[in-house]
Amino acid sequence: MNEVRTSTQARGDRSRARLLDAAVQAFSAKGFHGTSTRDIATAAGLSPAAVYVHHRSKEELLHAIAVRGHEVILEAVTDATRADATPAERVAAAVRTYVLFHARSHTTARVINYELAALTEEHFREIAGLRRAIDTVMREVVEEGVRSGDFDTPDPAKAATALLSLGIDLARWYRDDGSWTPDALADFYADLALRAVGARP
Amino acid sequence: MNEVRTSTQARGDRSRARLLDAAVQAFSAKGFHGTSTRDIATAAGLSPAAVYVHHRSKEELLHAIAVRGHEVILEAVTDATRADATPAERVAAAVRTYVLFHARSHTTARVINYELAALTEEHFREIAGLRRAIDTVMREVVEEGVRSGDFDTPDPAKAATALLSLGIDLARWYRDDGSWTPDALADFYADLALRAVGARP
DNA sequence: GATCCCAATCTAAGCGCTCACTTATATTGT
DNA sequence: ACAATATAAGTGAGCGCTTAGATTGGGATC
Repeated sequence: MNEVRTSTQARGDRSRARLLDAAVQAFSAKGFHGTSTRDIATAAGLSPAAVYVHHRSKEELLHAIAVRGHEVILEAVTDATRADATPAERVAAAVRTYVLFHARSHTTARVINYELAALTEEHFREIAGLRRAIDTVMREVVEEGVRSGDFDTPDPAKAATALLSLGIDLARWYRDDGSWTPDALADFYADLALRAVGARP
Repeated sequence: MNEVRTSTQARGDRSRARLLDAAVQAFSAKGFHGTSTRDIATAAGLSPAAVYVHHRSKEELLHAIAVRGHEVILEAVTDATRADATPAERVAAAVRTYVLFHARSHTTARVINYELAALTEEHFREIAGLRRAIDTVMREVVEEGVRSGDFDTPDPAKAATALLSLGIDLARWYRDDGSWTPDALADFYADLALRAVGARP
């Protein structure tokens, strides 16, 4: 109905986004329960009550962050494996994409991997579904390589889990001021992934 | 001076241990900031005030858990690599040991890997030292294999980090009711580690 | 063997404070 | 005028931790 965006509404949009950004930073640094809604509001340059103008609750902020993050990852990994390429190239692309996200967006990645226990049961189930979808993409591309004879691993599902683990744990230890760039890590882990699945040389 | 242990004191020791156990369970399930001292006391079958008879603060409980956990890991991994064996055998033993701990003691492992931000700065530095020591053990055994020509990897330090990442992330996803036993995972990851470092077949 | 003592264990009650969230009102741009 | 944005000022609940005192279970003394 109302398709007009006034500048007042645009200001509201910016506040909403700033609150989400501030929540990501705070949840990542101090955890969901270690972060107060006042922390978030102050970091966004607003009063404590402003949080509730734009978001229903603190938990809904976490939910919004988690949904967005997992959707971005799922889409990126799906794109990376859709290409018409060899199993080795597809696994390398998937791992590279996954690692790049977790290194470049390590702040967001920490939140969406380590704060999920604070979600409501319903929201947790929703996120668990997205995570299963990501897992499935990785597992299927490894399984296809095993079927085609390009890979050799005793357990494709365990191997896929291991590849995802490498990316996720990056979010825990990666620091922007470290000596390894996201690209260097993506290359290294893509190579390591091919070794892990026993790709033919 | 007083070397006599009365049964009264033994009861105190048991309460102290039960409080530590309860804290591990609660911190693992709900996080440090999501856990109240009342949660811990109730789970240990004591009144809220009993926590402070045996421990100085909630943070000191976390510190005690973290010190103990990291010391156990450091000792186990050091033992595993001290054996008079080939680089391949030593890396396999180190990874097997590390993975076994994180699978069998996944509750403790979650706390000591994911709740460290709640430590005081001084306590955090202490734990960081223990973690560096564990990292060094793993890195040196990989480096030795590369020097001797048994391994082939473009970056031994990154490879060692990856091996530790696999173990740590286990603590995040491992469930006792899952289909993979700690031993099966240890075997699988030991084999994967040898592939990752490019061990000669 | 009953009595008292004492140190250790444990709790009832509550302190000051911060939490997530609400309400009633002011401000703003069109 | 009006709808959206933002805030000042709270609300009750729960937090970590303290205090003052009750309970407990051996030695030491007679």
